[in-house]
Parts: sequence; C-alpha cells; structure tokens
Amino acid sequence: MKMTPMIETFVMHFGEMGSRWGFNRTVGQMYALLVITKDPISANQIAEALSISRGNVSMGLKELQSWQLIQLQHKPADRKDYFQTNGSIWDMANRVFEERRKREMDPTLSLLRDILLDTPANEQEQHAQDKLKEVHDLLEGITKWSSELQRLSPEKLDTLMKLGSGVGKVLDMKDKLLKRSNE
Amino acid sequence: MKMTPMIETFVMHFGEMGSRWGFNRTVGQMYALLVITKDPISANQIAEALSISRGNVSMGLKELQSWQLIQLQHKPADRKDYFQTNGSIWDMANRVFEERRKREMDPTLSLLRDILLDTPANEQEQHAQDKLKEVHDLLEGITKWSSELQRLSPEKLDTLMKLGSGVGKVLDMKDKLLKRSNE
DNA sequence: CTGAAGTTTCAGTAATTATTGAAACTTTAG
DNA sequence: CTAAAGTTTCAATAATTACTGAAACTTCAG
Repeated sequence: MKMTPMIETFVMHFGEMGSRWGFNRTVGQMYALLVITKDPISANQIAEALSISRGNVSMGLKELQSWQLIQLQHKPADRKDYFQTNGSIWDMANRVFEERRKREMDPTLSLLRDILLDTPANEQEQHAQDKLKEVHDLLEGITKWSSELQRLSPEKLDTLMKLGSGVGKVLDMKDKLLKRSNE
Repeated sequence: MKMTPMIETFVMHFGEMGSRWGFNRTVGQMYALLVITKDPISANQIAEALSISRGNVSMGLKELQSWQLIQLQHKPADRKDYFQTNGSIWDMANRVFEERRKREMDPTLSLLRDILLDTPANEQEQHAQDKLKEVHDLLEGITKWSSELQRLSPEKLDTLMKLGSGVGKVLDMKDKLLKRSNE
C-alpha cells in the first residue's frame, strides 16, 4: 500500500480535519484511505500505509464500525479481516450528523428538560429559565427537524437541496394551495 | 456575582459541551453565564463568578466577540466594559453554524477543488478522484443549501422547521402545482 | 492439540490544547 | 502630566487527549 502524492494529500488533510468532525486524526486518515481505496484492505495494510501502530488501527477501526461508516469483509480462504466503506457518501453524511447530534445536542437537551422542571426561586432564576426555555426549544426544533430530514428519501432530499432559496417560493405556494383546497 | 445551583449546573454543563461545539470550556461557561444573566456584566464579574483568571476571561471575550455572539456595552460615568449576548437565540445558532462551516467545510472544499484539477495518473487515482468528486459535491451542496437557509426570514425558517416530515408533502404539491400551471 | 498468524488491550509516553498569572500596556480622573 | 484603575499579552505550566508497542488473547490449519 503505497499512496500517491495526490492520495496522501487528501488522506493527511482528512486527518487534520478529523478532530473538527468529531473523531481523531488517525481515525480521519483511516477513513479517508478507505474512501478512496477501491478494494477492501486489511488492518495491516492500513497501518503500513499510514505508518501508525497496529494497535491504533485496531482502535480506529472499532470506532469507525461503531459509527457504521465501515464494513467488515472476508475473502475466501483467508481468515484476515478486510474493511471497506459502508454505503454511499450520503449515508456517510447521515451517520456523521446523527452521531454528532447524539454527542452535541442530546445531553444538553436532556439537562435543559430537567432544569425546566424546577421552580424558579427568584426573579434572577425566572429570567434564566425563560432563556433556557428558548435554548431548549431551539435545540428540540433542530433535533426533530434533522431527524425528519433523515427520514426523507435521498431523492426528495436531493430535490430539497437543489431547491435552495426556492424553498421560500415553495412555502408561499403551499399557503396558496392550502387556501385553494379550503375554498 | 454568585450563581444559584440551577444556574451553576447549566453554566458548567455548557462549559463541558463547549469543546464539542467548537470553543473551549471556559468560553462555553462564559457564554452560558451571559445568556442567563439579564443585565450586562463586566469581565471582572465573569472571572469572579466562574473562578477563572482575568487573562483567560479577556481571551474568551475576544473570541466570543469575533463570533459576534456578544456585544460590548458602556454604562454612563463608568469606563469599564460591560458585555451581554447579541441577538436572539436564532441569531446565535446561525452564527455558530456559520463559524463551524468555515472551520469544518471550507478548507476541505478548497482542497478538494484543487485535487480535482489534477489529471489522474493511473486507474487507482481515477477511482480516488471519482470518490473525491462525490465528497466535493456533497460538501458543496450542504454549504450552498445552508447559506440559502440562512437567507430565509426567521418566520419562513420557523414554518419550514414546523413542517417537519410535511416537507415531503410540500414537495409533492410543488410538482402538482408546476404541472397544473404548465397545462 | 499445538503453534503460527492475527487481533485486542492497556499502561506508559508523547503531543496537543487550555489556563494561569505576572508584566506590559492603555485610559482617564484629578 | 501623573498615577490609579482597568485591560491585554504571552511565556510557563497544567490538563487533556492521542499514540505506541509489548503482552495477552483468539482463531484455526495441520
């Protein structure tokens, strides 16, 4: 597994971005390598290509599997494990969004729900609770909406994305349509 | 500035989540404190309430200002700087999305554009480029779409969010409407 | 059943990132 | 203009997070 300069550039960059995307550098590199490699590759090949320790690769693969971003493959007459990316690029994006929502929103949402059950002790706490309610509603809105979006078929999602600012127009049409059907 | 247990719980939690949201612990705590505090407060009050160093507060305030999440206020006959949160909760969410897009997508998008200009040297690189194109298109799609969404008025955004899975239905209606107007 | 090949775990260490606090700088009341 | 009050910077240090590599474990061909 030698990487061409082009591939190396991409893999290294993905590593650097990894931490911003919610996983660490080596996990990012590993995933990038799997994305651009056609055939399934073994943990040893990954370790060799990226010059990282075998143990680290094993940990990283476990994490990528838990995110359901990669899949285990077996070759006939070979008991080694081979890996390849799982699903389309769209699936990948969905998984990443989902996982990040779990880490970044769910814990806060749950804490806010608890706090909002308390009775405010004074004016200061009353004001604080009002603000917290706003934050709560925002997070809940985003959470619900994003899970609705994930439920849409890829085609509809694609339509929606391509619509861009046209979304505004469609919303206007919706109002007209509803009015018409009520008449 | 003493914090009640309720407020402290929230502030500390926001600190812990901070790193997942793109800023560090103390910046998260500071922002949380500013969100739930009604009147503008000074840097010293923040340092005292959170038991963090004055220098750290100064850095954090600078960062929050660069995100446009807080605003400087002056009190008459007082040359101290006071701070308070800037804009609605919605504005806050927009700023955070915007800032994260800059950090998390723009650099990758720009790298991918560059790589895609290269001529693939062999079959392996050809396959890699095909994959990179997919990633590029996805990121570009998300980027464009999210900036379109930000351009929508808060009311329309709200409608869109409340629509939830109804989005699918509206898309169907759109098709019908277009058909009808073509007839 | 044995051992060779492969995989996983984890304690120790390295690398990175956040925080402090003291010194330098800025502002303005008097 | 001076000095007191406030603010900012940044080198040193602490805290956190990632990575290595050796040892323990697992699997299966022969």
